[in-house]
Amino acid sequence: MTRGTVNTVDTAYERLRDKLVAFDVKPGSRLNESEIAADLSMSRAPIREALNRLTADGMVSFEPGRGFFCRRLSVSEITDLYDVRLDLEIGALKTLLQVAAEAELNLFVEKWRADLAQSERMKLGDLVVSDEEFHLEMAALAGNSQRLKYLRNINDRIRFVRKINLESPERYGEALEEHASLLQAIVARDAEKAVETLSNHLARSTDEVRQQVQSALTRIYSDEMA
Amino acid sequence: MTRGTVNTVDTAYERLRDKLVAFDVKPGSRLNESEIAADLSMSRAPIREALNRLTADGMVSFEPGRGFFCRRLSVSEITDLYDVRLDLEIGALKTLLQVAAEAELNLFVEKWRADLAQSERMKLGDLVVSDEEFHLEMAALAGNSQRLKYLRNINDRIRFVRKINLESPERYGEALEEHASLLQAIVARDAEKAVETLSNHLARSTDEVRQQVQSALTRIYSDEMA
DNA sequence: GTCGGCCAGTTTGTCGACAATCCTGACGAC
DNA sequence: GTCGTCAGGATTGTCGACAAACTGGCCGAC
Repeated sequence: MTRGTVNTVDTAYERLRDKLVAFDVKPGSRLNESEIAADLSMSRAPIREALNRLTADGMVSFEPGRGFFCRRLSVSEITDLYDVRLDLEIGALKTLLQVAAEAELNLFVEKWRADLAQSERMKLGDLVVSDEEFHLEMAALAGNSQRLKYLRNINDRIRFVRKINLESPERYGEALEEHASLLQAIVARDAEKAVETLSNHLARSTDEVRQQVQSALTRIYSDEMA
Repeated sequence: MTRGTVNTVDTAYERLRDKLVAFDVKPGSRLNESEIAADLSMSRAPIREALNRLTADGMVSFEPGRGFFCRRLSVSEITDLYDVRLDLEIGALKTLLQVAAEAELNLFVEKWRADLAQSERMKLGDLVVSDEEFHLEMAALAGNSQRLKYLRNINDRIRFVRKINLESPERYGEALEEHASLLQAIVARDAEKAVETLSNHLARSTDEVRQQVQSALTRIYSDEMA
């Protein structure tokens, strides 16, 4: 078996996913299997297997007889995913306030308060990672691994847009403030307040994202046309 | 291309998924690619592609060098999925009460009240289908296709257990009553009551399922051992 | 000038082959 | 009796090949 320490289809899967998450390929464009295979120095078989996994992940679409296509960047898909994310995070938040141990919860709050304090010195890329980690770690406190998996999948699918959303400094400042009040509600174990804060936090992002995606769309297309 | 009217990998995907959903194969057992290929009269390539999709769906697990395995039936996975389902359905319920048109909503309520009326004459298999459709159609009224996709995936993964849960006639009677009060809260557009009813409905199922899965586990194993 | 059909090149769909790895069970040492 | 070892067979991982379908552009009819 021509296999090094790590599996070939996994390599293909990760490399492709990274490209698709970042929209390094033009949305809606066809993915040429042979080309990708040559790029990654492997045959088409593992590429196709990886693409099939990505199809189930919602990262590529598949048309029988025509092949695989980069997912399109659609406004409704993005806002739908934001809403689903809200559902899951609210569920996680309510649960963690009931089940998380006091110590665990305090640790979480302290860690992220410290993070907030020095976030002004962070680069944009790190800010997005930090924001995503904050939300994921919060959800992790609820102790439901399935919910985490779905959230991770959603994050992959909206990461590109999240980055755009946080590009504006004032939006990021707001987001940080919202995180701070969320942390406050969490230590106070005030479920109602926490859920409300989180809902507003995500609702605000969704609204802005809806507007921003449109301009991002045109930007991508003109970039790729060049 | 040796392809009839319909795509081969899709055929494999659907056939395999149906078997896995129903646990027609022993949980945790290895899936022999050649055997499946012979069964479905195709080569291993499309089988592997279908299996990769099912991996992303959470229907099979994959161990490099060892192959694909039927998902295990784990109590925590099932209860986690029930909780995620609750998150999503609550989100859908809250949304649909805000966005669904009066006429659409009345149509939905009427249809399912009629269904409830004649549910006593239904067979178990139909009851499960009907229950699942009720919840899916409700979620569909919220008009978020991504949420629907995730819900469908969850339903596939818990359908087997749902069937077991509804096997007891008294549980099914309860479930129907809960559907009835949910419908009532929906026509009244009483979000709080509706969410509470739905939460109790699913919480009750989850509790019972937790107990039932254990016995189901032993049943499956002894069946398959024979 | 426009529409439709045809043809060559490209890309996908599926297969069988072969090498690498894993599993089974038998055998022997202790 | 138990444990480690080691063939032999079974199974996966990857590849290249070839047939079927699709794509885009050319040409002629109208």
